[in-house]
Amino acid sequence: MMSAAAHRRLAAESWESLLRAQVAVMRELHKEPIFKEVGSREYDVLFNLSRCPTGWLRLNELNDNVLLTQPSISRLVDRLEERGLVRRKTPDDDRRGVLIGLTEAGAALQKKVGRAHVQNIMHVMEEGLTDAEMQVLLELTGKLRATVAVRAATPTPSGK
Amino acid sequence: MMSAAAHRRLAAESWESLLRAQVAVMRELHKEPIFKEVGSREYDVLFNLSRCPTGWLRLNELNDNVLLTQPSISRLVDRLEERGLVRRKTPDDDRRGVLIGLTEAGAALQKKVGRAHVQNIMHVMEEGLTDAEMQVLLELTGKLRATVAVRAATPTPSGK
DNA sequence: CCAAGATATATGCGTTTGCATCTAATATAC
DNA sequence: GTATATTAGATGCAAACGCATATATCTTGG
Repeated sequence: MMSAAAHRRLAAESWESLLRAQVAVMRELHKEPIFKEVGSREYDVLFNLSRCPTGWLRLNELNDNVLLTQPSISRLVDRLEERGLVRRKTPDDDRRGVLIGLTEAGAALQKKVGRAHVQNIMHVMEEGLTDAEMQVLLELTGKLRATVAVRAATPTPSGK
Repeated sequence: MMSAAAHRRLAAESWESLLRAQVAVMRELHKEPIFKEVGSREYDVLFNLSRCPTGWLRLNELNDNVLLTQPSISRLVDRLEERGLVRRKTPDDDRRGVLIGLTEAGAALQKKVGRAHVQNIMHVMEEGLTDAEMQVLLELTGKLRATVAVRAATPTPSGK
């Protein structure tokens, strides 16, 4: 059993380590010349669209995965639309909403950037961690994300 | 032994999971009303300054930990300076550089925000992970960060 | 069925960010 | 020791961002 203070410290330190690792890797990945064509957030939107079964995502679904406010995503999508990389369409069942989907050009660009990017991710990750470690990291971050998602969805999941 | 394709996929997925977990937790933490007083990046600078032995950090050292460009940090520091939270001073040994340090008001604000923030971090983290899991996460992200730092510092550490 | 509230996205506007570039100071080459 | 290259920050300016709020649609209670 751990003291309350030690528990608190562990939580804070593990979060900070996660944050700094993300910053370090992100900065390294962002050096790729491929990101001159699309900003990393813009790529992230293209990526999310490429990885969804129907090919269409609601604006608010995009918003869950990208660390931007709703208005910023709306305008990011505007810019992608102007460049002919994505399209908007209104869903039949809820005409308040918008569905965003890749155009052919958008899908092609995503694939092109994605290939280079994945290659780079692999170099960075494999330099730091073994396959087994990556597997553990994947599980732990997945678990963390899942519980946070639940927390965010409910008013007061546990006490507070 | 893992196939090359599976290895690549594992690397990409573990990185993505890390990224999304960071986004999810960050968004949750950012809801705290305490961040009305200082933006989370501004707090991050105050935090980094509070956690360094000498009390002074170079601008480029801050830049290593915060995901902003050098000009942006320079201006972020401008704003903090105008608010009386940090001070600039020129180091004797290298008069190109700048040292940034907390003022008393800055240190006080950091402590105040920090307390609430750590409390919140603890709630979020402990809901998702056990102490043992946090420990593992801390180690893996630390290892990852360390190797990326080396990679960033050297021209071509391994092949590429 | 209608009014009141909630939800999904868009838009006005001031602030912050990044890119390119500038200045000042140090390190290197000759 | 002087010229050249390099490094550390600062600054002009256009693009991107967040906050507050507007608009349109859906949902709910009566």
